[in-house]
Amino acid sequence: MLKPVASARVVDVVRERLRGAILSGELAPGSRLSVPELARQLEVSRSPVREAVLLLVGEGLAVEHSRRGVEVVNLTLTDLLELYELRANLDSLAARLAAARMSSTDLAALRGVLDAQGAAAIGDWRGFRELDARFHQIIVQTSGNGRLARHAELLAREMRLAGPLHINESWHLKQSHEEHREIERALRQRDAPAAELAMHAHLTRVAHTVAAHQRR
Amino acid sequence: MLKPVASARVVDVVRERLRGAILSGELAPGSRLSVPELARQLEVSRSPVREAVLLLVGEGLAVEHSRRGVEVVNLTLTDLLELYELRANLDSLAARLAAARMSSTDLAALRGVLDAQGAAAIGDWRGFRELDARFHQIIVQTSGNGRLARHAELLAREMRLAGPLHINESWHLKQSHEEHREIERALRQRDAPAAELAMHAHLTRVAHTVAAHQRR
DNA sequence: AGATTGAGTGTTACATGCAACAGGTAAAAT
DNA sequence: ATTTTACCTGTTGCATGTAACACTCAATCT
Repeated sequence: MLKPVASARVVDVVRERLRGAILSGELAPGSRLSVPELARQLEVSRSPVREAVLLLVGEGLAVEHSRRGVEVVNLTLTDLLELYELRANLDSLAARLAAARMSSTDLAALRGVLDAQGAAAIGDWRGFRELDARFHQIIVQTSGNGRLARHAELLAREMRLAGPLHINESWHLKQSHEEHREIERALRQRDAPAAELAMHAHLTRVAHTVAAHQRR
Repeated sequence: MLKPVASARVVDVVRERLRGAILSGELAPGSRLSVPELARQLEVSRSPVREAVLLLVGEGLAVEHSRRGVEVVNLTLTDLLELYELRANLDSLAARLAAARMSSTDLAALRGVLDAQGAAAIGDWRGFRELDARFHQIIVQTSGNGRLARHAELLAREMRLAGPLHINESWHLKQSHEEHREIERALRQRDAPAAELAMHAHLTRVAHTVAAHQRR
């Protein structure tokens, strides 16, 4: 059996590329996304670039100023707290649902992520965040509610735009890691209310910490 | 002082027009959205139509089959229940937040909608649903969390695609109306937990009723 | 009959052309 | 000196051209 080849569409490649550039900071918040300019750099025509840029707007990674172009969103602290408030609810719902549906494979995957996170936790906050994203992703994917997963992941990606507002000090990462462990424990024991509560508490605590940290 | 004129872009007009056509059933679930065909009918070029169609996909009103076009989504009962599950959480969060932030103007607006709903509730389920949407909209708008409002409204619109799955019998509308009254009461008394609970119970009850009604 | 081929139709996906527009800058006018 | 005007540059928004592709259905083959 051969796999279908189905060459990727240019628009998909461009979208992926731009997303990566935005999330990695290569395209900083506030940068203008000029379609002709990007088309030149990526060496494709303007059509797929235009589409990709509009899709990014739909994902919340960029904002459109009618007739005056699109730019990478620049999140304020208020925006970030809004996002945490939403995610606290969506992710805790996901945790509750996931508690009843997690297969042993899912649980093993979660465990793997947490172990890797425990090992990386020393000073590599970049890797730590990557694993953090994976942890939350596994849970929302397992919730069984596809729309919940989609919206939660959109929010998670959007949050990554607030780079400088996050806290990378090790005491905070350590704390997050321990809360992740607690969530995993509740999931493993199929204790839906506990998982929901732990997830909600986790994200709320992070939000408060971020807010307090910024008010310095 | 003159207001700015800022003529609407074609893409916006087309998007609005297509959204209306989809939500009203003029473009039935499952219909193919052929860009050249729509462009002919709307008498504009294909570019703005293509963009508008893609935006509708982003809104969840249509699905894209790579290289094989876009069609209006056809929601299954499972989809609808997924949507209710999500909205139960988002809207109840909104209700909790709104309880603390509602101005007397907001409360009056809510009251107006409910009174109109009480009067229309006899047999006009179309008008009833319109007012139902307005009721929920006011609450999510008042929550103060813009993203919450955006996502909740996307979900609410998506739900309207499940036309035939809904229940239009008067006992059900009456029940919903009473639950709305209860939510409004909690909001008026600024009782956040009660508002949250009432909203959650309301949407969960509707979901259960719909599920039971379909299983006949 | 049932599978295969191939023409024909319509579409998507990408490329490109271009008018209208926004923003900047420098010269001209007050 | 400050406002006005004119010009220039680059972009957006819409229009259109077209190759590759997907689908249908009738003709052909096994």
